[in-house]
Amino acid sequence: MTGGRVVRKGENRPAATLPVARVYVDVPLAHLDRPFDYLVPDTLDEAAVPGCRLRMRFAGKQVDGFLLERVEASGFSGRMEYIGKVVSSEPVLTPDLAALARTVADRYSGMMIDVLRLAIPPRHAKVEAEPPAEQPAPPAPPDTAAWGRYPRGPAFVDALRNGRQAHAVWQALPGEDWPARLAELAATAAAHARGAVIVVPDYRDVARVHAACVERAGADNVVALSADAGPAKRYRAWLAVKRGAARIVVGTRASVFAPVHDPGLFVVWDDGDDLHADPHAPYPHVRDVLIQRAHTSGASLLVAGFARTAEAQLLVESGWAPEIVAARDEVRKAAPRITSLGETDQQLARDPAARAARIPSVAFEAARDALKAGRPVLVQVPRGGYVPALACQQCRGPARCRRCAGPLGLPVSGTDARPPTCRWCGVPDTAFRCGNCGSRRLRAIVVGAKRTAEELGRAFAEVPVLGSGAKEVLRQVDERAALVVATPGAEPVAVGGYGAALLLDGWALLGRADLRATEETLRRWMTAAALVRSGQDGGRVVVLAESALPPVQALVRWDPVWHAGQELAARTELGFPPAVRMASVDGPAKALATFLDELDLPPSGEVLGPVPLGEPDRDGNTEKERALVRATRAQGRALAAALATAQHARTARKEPESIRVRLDPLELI
DNA sequence: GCAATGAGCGTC
DNA sequence: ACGCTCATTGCT
Repeated sequence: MTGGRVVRKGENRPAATLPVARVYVDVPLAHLDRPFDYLVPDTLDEAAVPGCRLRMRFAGKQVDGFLLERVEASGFSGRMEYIGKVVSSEPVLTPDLAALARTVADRYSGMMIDVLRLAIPPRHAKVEAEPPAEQPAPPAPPDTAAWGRYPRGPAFVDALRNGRQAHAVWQALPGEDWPARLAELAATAAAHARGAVIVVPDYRDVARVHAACVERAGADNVVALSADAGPAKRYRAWLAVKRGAARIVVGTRASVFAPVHDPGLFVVWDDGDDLHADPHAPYPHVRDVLIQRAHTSGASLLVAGFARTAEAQLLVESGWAPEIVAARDEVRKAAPRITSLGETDQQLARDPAARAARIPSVAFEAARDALKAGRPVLVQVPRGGYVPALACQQCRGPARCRRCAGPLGLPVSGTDARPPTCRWCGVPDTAFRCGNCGSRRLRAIVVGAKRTAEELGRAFAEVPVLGSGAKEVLRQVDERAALVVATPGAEPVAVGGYGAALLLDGWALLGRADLRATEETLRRWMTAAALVRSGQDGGRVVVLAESALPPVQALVRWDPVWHAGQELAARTELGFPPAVRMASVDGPAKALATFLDELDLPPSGEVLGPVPLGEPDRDGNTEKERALVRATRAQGRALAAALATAQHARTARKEPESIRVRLDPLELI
């Protein structure tokens, strides 16, 4: 009739140039974690820019996705689908971000689309339409003289100034104004037109560091990224960074992915805080992501805190990062006077009020003197909800399994007559013998310090008692006599510093059935003790824990480096992270067994367990189990790949149950 | 023996 | 939430 090819209404024609779009689709199936090719209709040729958000048909369904790149031809031999629509031409998936997300997904045996969900905030159309802010002028270089207190500090600052890449692990001096120090580094990078990302554990820290950065680099150059801001605010801040309008980003864990232009510096503060581990799949850790970004971008990296993690210690010992630490006499000048009190050497105070509070006299006197001087006193009490574990009756060290050195605990259900059992490999230990002191007796860990804090308040009835914890977190307290009772991580900063701190949660912290219990204990103690005035200025800290224990010694001497060295050596000997790469694998018993059976591990690979996962679910099922899988660090990639392959096989077979894989999980109970 | 209908499945 | 395959049903 009309002859030739008829273009019917609504029929698509491919774009004239680069008609193929490589697309990541948002589908939660492991075996589909790769790009798919679509045709770009000529009508969307302009709009379909690399990095934009899309919608299209996939297996009949409408799905969201990201356009990775436009190419000339596809290797796909089947019939390609056309892209449905371009949600927005804002190129949110930058090439750097795409590469990073792929790397992080592979590192954690997870899916790229899951990483993108963490990295790219939900779109807010109104915000996107707002006119972009102008790029501000770089700030003037800030005064960095305070870094002179640390022998290698000025060298790190110099590297930032000259655009050279530097890695470092920094242990801040007690009492250090660390937000100011980090802001100086960020402003130095920004002064040379480089970007900086500072990642801190929580929003209180974001506020402090943000203020310090604004002071040095001007409000235009700094952006705070915090998950608890509303969606509009969050997307506005993120877009400002992506469009190059702000050079310095301060934020919580999601800001590790912040798309800063020309990054010159990445910082993680207090890398031992478990808030740096994202609880969403694939469970990436801030420190690891920043190491990766520093590596690929050539930016400098600073891993910092008052305490030092075993992971940071490994960076130092492997030569990847030099350490920035003050000389011993500088530490002695800055640190408060710290006393430890074990159960054996606790003398109850003579004062009747103190005796009623069951407070040792040393602690009571330290608090009384500080209050008398008109200074606040910090009382650190345990948070609830610790898992009870077993310790050696004699040396109080955690009771460990003879086979795999996992923590021993009492089985949750059943009769009391059952022997202690390893929480990792499930082997019961009928004849416990402490590997440290040889004792055969065990004790259960008990928690009772919260009451002590309450009673302490009664002993000092004339001063106000301020609480800071899960319910309400205080940011700051004034320079006046007060008892500040706080749980770890919620300690307010005191103007001028606390006069004293009482650390009452030794047993609760050290007794946790967790690989990181001692490291975490020291970290929390140091974080609290760093808020106290120096010993020269009358500052005192009393910790209720046995002085022979390594973390107690490390606190008293203020030696986080020594403790991290001990910790890394112990983990190396036992075959735990970070000395090895480890993964936890959870799921219903049967599915888990099949998964482990199919797992094609690298040569060094080894499976521990599986063991029952303790708590029954709502329906009373206790079928879930957990296994630990480990391999040498050198075969870490192969381990992650093997786990991913096993997941692909499961999702491809449409197995109804899900298996959760976490690499280097923080908790290894 | 063969069309009409429905269930299951891959996924560009 | 599509369009393909394959099994089942129903009719001649």
